[in-house]
Amino acid sequence: MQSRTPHARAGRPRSAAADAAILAATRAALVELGWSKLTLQDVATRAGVAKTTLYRRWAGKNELVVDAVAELFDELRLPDRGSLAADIEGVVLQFAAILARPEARSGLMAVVAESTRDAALRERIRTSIVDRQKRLVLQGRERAQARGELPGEDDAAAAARTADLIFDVVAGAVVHRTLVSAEPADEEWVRRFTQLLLLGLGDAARAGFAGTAGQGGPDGTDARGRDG
Amino acid sequence: MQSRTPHARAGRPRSAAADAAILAATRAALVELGWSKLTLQDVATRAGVAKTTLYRRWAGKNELVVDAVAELFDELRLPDRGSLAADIEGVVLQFAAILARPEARSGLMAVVAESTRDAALRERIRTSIVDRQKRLVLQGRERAQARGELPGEDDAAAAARTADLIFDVVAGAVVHRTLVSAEPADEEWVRRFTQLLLLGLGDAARAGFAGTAGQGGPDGTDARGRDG
Amino acid sequence: MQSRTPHARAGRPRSAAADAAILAATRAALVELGWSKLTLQDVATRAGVAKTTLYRRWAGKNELVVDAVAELFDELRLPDRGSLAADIEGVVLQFAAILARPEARSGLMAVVAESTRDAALRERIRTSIVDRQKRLVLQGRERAQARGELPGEDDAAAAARTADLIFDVVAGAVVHRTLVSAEPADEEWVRRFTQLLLLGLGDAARAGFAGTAGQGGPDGTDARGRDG
Amino acid sequence: MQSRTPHARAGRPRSAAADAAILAATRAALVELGWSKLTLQDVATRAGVAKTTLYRRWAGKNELVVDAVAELFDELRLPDRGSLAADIEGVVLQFAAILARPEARSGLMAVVAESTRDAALRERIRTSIVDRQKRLVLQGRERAQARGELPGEDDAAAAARTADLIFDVVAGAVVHRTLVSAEPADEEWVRRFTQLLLLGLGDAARAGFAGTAGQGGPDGTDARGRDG
DNA sequence: CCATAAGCGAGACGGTACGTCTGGTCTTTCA
DNA sequence: TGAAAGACCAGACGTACCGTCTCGCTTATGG
Repeated sequence: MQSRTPHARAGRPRSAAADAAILAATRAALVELGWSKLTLQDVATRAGVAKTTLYRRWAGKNELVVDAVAELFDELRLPDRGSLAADIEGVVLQFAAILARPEARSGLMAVVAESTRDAALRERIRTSIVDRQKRLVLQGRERAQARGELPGEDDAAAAARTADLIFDVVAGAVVHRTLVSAEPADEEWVRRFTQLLLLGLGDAARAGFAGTAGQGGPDGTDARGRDG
Repeated sequence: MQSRTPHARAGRPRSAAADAAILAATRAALVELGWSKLTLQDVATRAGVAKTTLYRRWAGKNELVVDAVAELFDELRLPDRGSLAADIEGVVLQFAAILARPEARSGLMAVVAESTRDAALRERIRTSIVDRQKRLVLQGRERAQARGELPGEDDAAAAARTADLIFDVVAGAVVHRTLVSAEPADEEWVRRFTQLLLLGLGDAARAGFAGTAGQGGPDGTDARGRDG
Repeated sequence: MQSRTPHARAGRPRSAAADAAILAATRAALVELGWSKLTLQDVATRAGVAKTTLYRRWAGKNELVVDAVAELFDELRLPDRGSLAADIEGVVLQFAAILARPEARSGLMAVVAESTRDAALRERIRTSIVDRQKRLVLQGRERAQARGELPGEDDAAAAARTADLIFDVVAGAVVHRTLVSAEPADEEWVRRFTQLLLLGLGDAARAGFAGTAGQGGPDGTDARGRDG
Repeated sequence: MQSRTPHARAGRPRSAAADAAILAATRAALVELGWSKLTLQDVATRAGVAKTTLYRRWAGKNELVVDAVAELFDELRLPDRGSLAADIEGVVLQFAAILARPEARSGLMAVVAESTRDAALRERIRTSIVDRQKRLVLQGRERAQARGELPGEDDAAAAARTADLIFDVVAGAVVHRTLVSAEPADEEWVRRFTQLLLLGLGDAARAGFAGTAGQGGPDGTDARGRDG
């Protein structure tokens, strides 16, 4: 957009370093103070920047924190552990680890809370966080289809809807477990959740939600085919 | 609570009507202003009460809102629609309807956000909201077991863990869908979600997540028994 | 006005001590910082008061400083030194001494400057400062008339106009000397100014503006002894 | 000053037009906004100039306004109306007319206020405004002496002191009347002031401060007819 | 005739005060 | 003696201006 003109706009250009420093300072302040006690003056001071600079780039606390938190989730990677079940467990554990960090806990929920009254913020969350991380679901499905664990998709629209659904179920379950129920999403819980997700309520119930058994357990969709 | 003692304490008794008026005023203010712009002064004014009275009964904004929001979820009922799938769909739609109301949206997420830095608030949320609504899961399971849709439970501890897991998955999915992804949890989505929950990823995928097809579709765990 | 109702208004009454503390703090801050660097937060801190309290009572910096400065001039007294000339010299020296204090210098001129764009402030200055100090002129004239140094007045309106004129001439001369010309209004200057005021340009010139001569000099209008 | 060297310094020379535009813009901004709301950015914009250019030539708001205001007083002229009294009345009316202009009102008092804490500014005011206008007093005295209205001066130092005194009395009275007392220095006031200045308090009182009487009145020192 | 040097418009920068608002507490008077 | 009213201290909010700085460009003189 700004590079269309052959020569840069007049005036002193914005400091590129400042942006990174501010986002890092925001996360640091979130860790120490939490959302409600976080002040923009404090963020500015930590970043070695004037409050004005901060307001020049973000409209307020909400927008700033969305960007700061969004970066946290960019480190999520879908590991290739050989089976869909193991892949899911891997990425869910990563997600749980991020949500165990205070800056993610306070920040994410706070901006979601604010977004209930602010469509622009809602859009920003969707763009910066939700849509960006849906790649994990798509990637996981492709890999599972390549392995033959999941059937191919004919209807692209339906496939997209399904990816959305799975994303909400997975992300929602982990968030609710860790933040609302306020219990840890530890390995055992992740294993049982994955089994439920893959097998469904009835089969998972019959399989005993074999979470405590550390013996390797179900290895994916095939785990169910026990009586085939 | 304060009226349990047989003889009232000396002095003017607290107005019983005030509590209800305050909680109602809190919800009304949440609707209009959202969490961050809600002030206790405003709530007090709406309730026709002095700010002092408010602080005499609640420690602060957070506690007040937890109580105001908790009441909203008490109206949830598990309908008896003849099958586990239909029961789930019914209660999930009710839950989605509550989350569509602005006072629930703003209030719930806000107190959850605050609770990330406040153990007492976390406990209050768990007591007033989470544990109180888990009854729905237990009730649903009992009913499904009575119908023969789900097997009986031997291990009480494991059964409790499973109930918790299901609660997090259901509540988490709906919350994430409506508040984070910011998409409506409409009938079609609820149908597809229920199918995923009951059948699991693999089978649901094979069944085509028949959400748009209004043909009644799978009716619970037996829907899967395709090759029995 | 507020005492017309038999019982005071509900709520906590304003602290009487705060007003005095704030005005004193304002003068102290004017001494140290001058008008332009004076901040209301600083005044509040010095007075041991919150900024809110300050804004509850004054609309802004200007109004506050008018009141703080006005008090300074209330200490002016017309000494009885036996002759009109000596009385004038006495009060002018007092006025010069006040204008030598930094809080008076900065404060007075600053609010006058602001008042050029603000009719309300102009009125406040007139009420709090100008009209309040005109008493000195009236008192001096009465005394001089009693002594026979000045003729009695028939026309009350004309007498008032004359008092205004004399006030502007005296106050204006001292202010201009000390603040605009930035020279001290010392005893010698005051003596020469008084002579000019009493004798007028022509006679004073002939009398040689006997300022340096410390011999007691003219003792009033008769000093000119024009018809001796 | 910089043109003393035969060849100008290297580099692009400063725009001569800019200075005039800036001073004019400053006066315009003073008229519209007054001192306290006047911003250098605004002046720069009005003058079609960058803020940098402005700071390259003046140290700050104060210095700029002194220069802008000083120019206003340069238009003062001592008219030759035939008598000292009439000459004084003429120049005082001109001075009052200038002080009736908002840029002069706000600007002059504001820089005087600032100068109370800033010796350099005080010096600048003295040089640019006070000393420059004292010419009027000297000129008036010369003319009066030529006419025989005032005696000649033997002592040059005393004469200078007297000129200073008269300047402070005249300028101070007009400034105080218009800005502090906030009353117009109209023709009637100017006539009465001139009479006071020439005759002194006692004689002027006896002469009745014949301001309202439009009969031509006193025409100078002779008006008193002291030797009749 | 092009290099050097200063001036120029634009606008971001670190600071800082503004005046407002809210949170909680404390002190009155009324019922 | 509790409740309503409202003043109190504390401190964050978002805005505005200050005076400085960095840009890329322009306009002079001077080698």
